[in-house]
Amino acid sequence: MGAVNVNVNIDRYRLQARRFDIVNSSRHTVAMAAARARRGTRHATVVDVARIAGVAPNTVSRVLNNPAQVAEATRDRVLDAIRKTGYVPNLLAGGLRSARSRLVAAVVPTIAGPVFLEAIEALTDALDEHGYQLILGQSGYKTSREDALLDAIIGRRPAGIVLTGVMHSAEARRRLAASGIPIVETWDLTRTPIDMVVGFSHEAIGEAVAEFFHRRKRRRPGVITGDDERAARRTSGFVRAAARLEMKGRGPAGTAVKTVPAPTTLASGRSGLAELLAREPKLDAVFCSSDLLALGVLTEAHARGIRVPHDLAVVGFGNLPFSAGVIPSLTTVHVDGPRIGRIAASMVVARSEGRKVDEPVVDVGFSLVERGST
Amino acid sequence: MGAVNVNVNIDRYRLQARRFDIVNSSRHTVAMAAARARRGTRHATVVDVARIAGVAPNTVSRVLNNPAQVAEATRDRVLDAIRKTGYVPNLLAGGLRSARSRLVAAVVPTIAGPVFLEAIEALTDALDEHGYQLILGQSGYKTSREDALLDAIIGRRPAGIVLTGVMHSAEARRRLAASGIPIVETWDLTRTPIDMVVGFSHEAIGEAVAEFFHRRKRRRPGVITGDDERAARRTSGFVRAAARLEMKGRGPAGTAVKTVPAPTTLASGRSGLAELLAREPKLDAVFCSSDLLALGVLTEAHARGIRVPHDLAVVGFGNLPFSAGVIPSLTTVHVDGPRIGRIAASMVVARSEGRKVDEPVVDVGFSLVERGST
DNA sequence: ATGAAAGCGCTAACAG
DNA sequence: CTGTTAGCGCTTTCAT
Repeated sequence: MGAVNVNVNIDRYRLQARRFDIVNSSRHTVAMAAARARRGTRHATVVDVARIAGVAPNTVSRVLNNPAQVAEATRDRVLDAIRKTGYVPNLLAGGLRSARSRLVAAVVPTIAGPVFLEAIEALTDALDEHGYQLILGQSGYKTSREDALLDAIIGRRPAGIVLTGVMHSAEARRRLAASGIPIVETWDLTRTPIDMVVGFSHEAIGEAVAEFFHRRKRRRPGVITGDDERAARRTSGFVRAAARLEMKGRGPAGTAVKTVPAPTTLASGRSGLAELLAREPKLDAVFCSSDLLALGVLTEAHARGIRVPHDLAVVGFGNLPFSAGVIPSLTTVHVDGPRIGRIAASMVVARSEGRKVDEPVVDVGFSLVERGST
Repeated sequence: MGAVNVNVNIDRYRLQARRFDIVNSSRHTVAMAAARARRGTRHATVVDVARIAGVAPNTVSRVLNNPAQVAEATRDRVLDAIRKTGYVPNLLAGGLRSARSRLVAAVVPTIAGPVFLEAIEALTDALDEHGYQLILGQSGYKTSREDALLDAIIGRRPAGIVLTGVMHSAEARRRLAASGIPIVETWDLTRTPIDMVVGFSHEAIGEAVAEFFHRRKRRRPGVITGDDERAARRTSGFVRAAARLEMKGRGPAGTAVKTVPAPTTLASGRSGLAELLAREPKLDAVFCSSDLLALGVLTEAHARGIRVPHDLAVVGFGNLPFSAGVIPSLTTVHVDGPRIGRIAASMVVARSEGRKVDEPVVDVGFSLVERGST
């Protein structure tokens, strides 16, 4: 192996190459080969490509990262060499040297909830278009892991971090802010953003649904809500508006609210309606914190012979794939998840490339999709 | 700068704690500070920690990666210094040097389909427990991007790649095999694995459902299937078994099959049933390639006054959150996604740590969950 | 337009 | 148990 390299090197890379091999032809080469064998791979490096193309290693780098500044003939030779060697740049090395990892971390409570999916999907795609990859972290609703997760993320020196409704601990927020890494908080409009925000107002959604019910002459509303912070804020927006409008489920005391554990299920929607009806037999409207809960309400209503929407109006949240198709079709609050993902991506990429983000707080709003259930 | 470096190198670490500040008070520090300022952050490094703890940099590394081999007193001093500095190891650098990135890439067609979610979630969690992170790639059903995606992934030198039903092109498969990176193919049991496999037989599922219908005295079955390879294999397993059992939807020609575009929706389930009924009015059983399609069938049947299960038996695939709760509850094929994720994680981690994987092909099987719709 | 040199931050290998 | 040395593979900087 040493000999072969010497030949190639002498031609191409002049003295340096020769020196290199002389120095390395003994123990060093052996060690390298051993190391490669040990880890089972033998990736071509920028040096291999450079040698074959007869250029300096950094010229290879230029061809890849700044093709315009390389003469066409040289470029072609390098690209050819890349093809011949099957060279795939080691992004760890590049990221280390350039301090630009082209990695973006997304943190979600859990990926298994259908809500964030479209946003994550769009985020991944949009990042991909800019040559960035997504690393996924699950905070798993447990604060204990947040700190370890944060280390794992910051350790990768990502170009940005996209948060979806997590990072509760003040300590975590402090560390994020201190890290200097661009942060995008999503799915919410906090008054105290760490950095950038793209989301919508959960309170406003609750209010909008209450007003909607009110316009529809519903006067005894209830809420079935998953036990999470954002859902709670939609609920409180709803309850406040309902009080203002003098709607009264469960008498003057206010809206009947049933909280069920997250993640929400169809089953808890069914039992939730049962409980609400026990407390307020004249219930005529229900706002659910997820479409799955709403489907449960629809199901339970059907089982009890309660007519929707005649006896009971139902509104969900999320506009899931099944929501338009069920009978009756489900009125629900729609949020443009993909748009959130795309905006978050563009924010991070802009920052990462040194551009300024002119709108660091974006409200994407929401829409109430009226269907058969109201 | 040359001079400064010489000094630093000569001293290196013996006198370093004492001398460091003197040496660096000149241009070196300025340059570093400038570099840090340029990239907007100022992460502490192993050298900073070492200086404060009065040890060599690699001792810091040992404390983090191999605490047992460091004396307790030293360890405590180092941990203290880490706390003081807020040091978070740069995993790009560590990964580069050790050739162990602790990164695993997962490739899915799209994350937005609910099917793979639980597996990805479990995979992420299981990897996390071993100090690995997940990077997510979406092949987006388009082969064109596969190659670019592959470069992006291989470039990160991941400890493993987990594939879920993708990588069609022979070229991509060849490159993966050549990369020497541990590969786990999931959700399927291919006869020509690239490396490791954890999945189940789609043909066997089709057969099992056909046999199930047959035992239930259904004789005119139909299939509504999404337009993807795996679903097609479930369908062909079903059709073959149905033929063997002499069931005949649409007369002797065989099972009535309606293919709908992926991703499947409730709406295409509804229209699918309509079309199947037009072709085979005596249809008495339908196997759907997803629970969403099955929900559409249930919905359409309800709209037409077709009684399920009396007139029509319905079986789905996926056992989604709503499937147990709808009326009638949905009989469906259940696959243990989290288990697939966990096994894939353990395979990759084992390989990455040089251990042998004793069972490189795992069939996790499936179960037919019988509910009200049959 | 291209090359030479240096070094990102870490850890492997060896020495003691 | 701890320190010294070297270098992972790339890109930046400076020189030409």
